[in-house]
Amino acid sequence: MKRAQPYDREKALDAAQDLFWRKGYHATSLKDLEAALTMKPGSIYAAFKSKEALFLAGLERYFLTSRQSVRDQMAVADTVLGGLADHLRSHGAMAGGPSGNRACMIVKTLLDTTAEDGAVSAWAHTYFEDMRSEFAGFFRKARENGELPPGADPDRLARRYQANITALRVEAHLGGDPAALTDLADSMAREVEELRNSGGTSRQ
Amino acid sequence: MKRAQPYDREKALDAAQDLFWRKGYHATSLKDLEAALTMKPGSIYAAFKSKEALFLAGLERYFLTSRQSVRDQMAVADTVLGGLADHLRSHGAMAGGPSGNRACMIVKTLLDTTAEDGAVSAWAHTYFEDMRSEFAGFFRKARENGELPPGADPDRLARRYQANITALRVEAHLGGDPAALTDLADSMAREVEELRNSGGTSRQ
DNA sequence: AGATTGTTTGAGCAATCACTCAAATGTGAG
DNA sequence: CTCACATTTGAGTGATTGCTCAAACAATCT
Repeated sequence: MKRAQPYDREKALDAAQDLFWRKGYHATSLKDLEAALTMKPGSIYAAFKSKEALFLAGLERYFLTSRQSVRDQMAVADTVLGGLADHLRSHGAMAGGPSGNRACMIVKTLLDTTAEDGAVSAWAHTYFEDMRSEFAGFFRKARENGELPPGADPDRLARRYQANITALRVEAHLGGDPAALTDLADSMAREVEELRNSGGTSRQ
Repeated sequence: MKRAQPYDREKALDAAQDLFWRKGYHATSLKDLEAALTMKPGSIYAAFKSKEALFLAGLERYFLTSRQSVRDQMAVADTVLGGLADHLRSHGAMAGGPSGNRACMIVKTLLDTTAEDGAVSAWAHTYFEDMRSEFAGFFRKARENGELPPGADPDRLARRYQANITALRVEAHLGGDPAALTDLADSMAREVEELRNSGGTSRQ
């Protein structure tokens, strides 16, 4: 039988994800991690093979959590477009919260990384595109629902939608006036809602 | 009389800016800089006090160039909103160019940095907000011109405009299909142009 | 040419980096 | 309790970090 592990793997991963999210991959040192996980280097390497592997585990966690959060929110939405609009608004409302003033970890990683960084860069790309597919799926559903005109392009709308979220989170990172962020999110949300009203002649 | 300097300060700054822009502050080492500037550590420190100071010089250069580029483009524009729209389109058209697949250096720095990074973070904030003021000035001019309704809020429009540029440059960083980027830029540009048509009853 | 002045050099500094491993520790089985 | 074994420990690895400085060098003076 396996012996109980004296350290809490989930807690450690949580702490690692949070630290990496805050400081970024390159700026986070093993000393920082030792402090955050309250583990000695040997334990860290026994539990998670390397700094890179630990980062990737944290990034995957972040991605899965983010995607689940959208899915949950969409599951309770009255309409697809309404759900997507509300998702934007909830990003705007995060200001002030515990991780409300942080840009998306995936985007942070993308910008902090070149092809030379190998797996880290590659996975960030993958997750970013997976999120885009997720959004595209919702827009496709909206088109099938009749919420969008038949000529609407889900991929294009998803790209635009994701761009808005990215920009919103960057703005949140700056930590300015929460009201301005809410306002920005709302203007993006209204844009999504108004896609419904653009008749079949729309360019979208 | 001052003796001619055996190294070209402008060229060195150019190389430093380019390298920092590409790899980011934390991921760039002095060894990288030595190679890029073809200068030995001693010379680098004699010419530019420190890695941080060199980075700040590069960032300032980037900011001044960017701002000048907007001003130049606006100076030859027929209308203010048209100029702003074209500026977005020219960002979209950069894909494939020498620095076409790079996010904005200021945004990269913002996301790569926390308050612990001191001056680097602070200056990135300053430049980012200076650019926003620049945009706000143009929107204000458009309002005075009658291109925008009297009730339009230049600061809000500027924030939205800057958010779009940020997102556009992040998308460019991913290096996907250039046509998709052009398309995204165009949809943002049309949004700006259509501000002109929204009558005095608009919420904007 | 020789003296003077300021620049470039690059070996090398202490500190830190990501990481390792033999020894100490704690747990469950017999 | 004793043994067997998995896990944790933390001092220590070589490499790299940002950075320094005495010495070599080059350009302009008298």
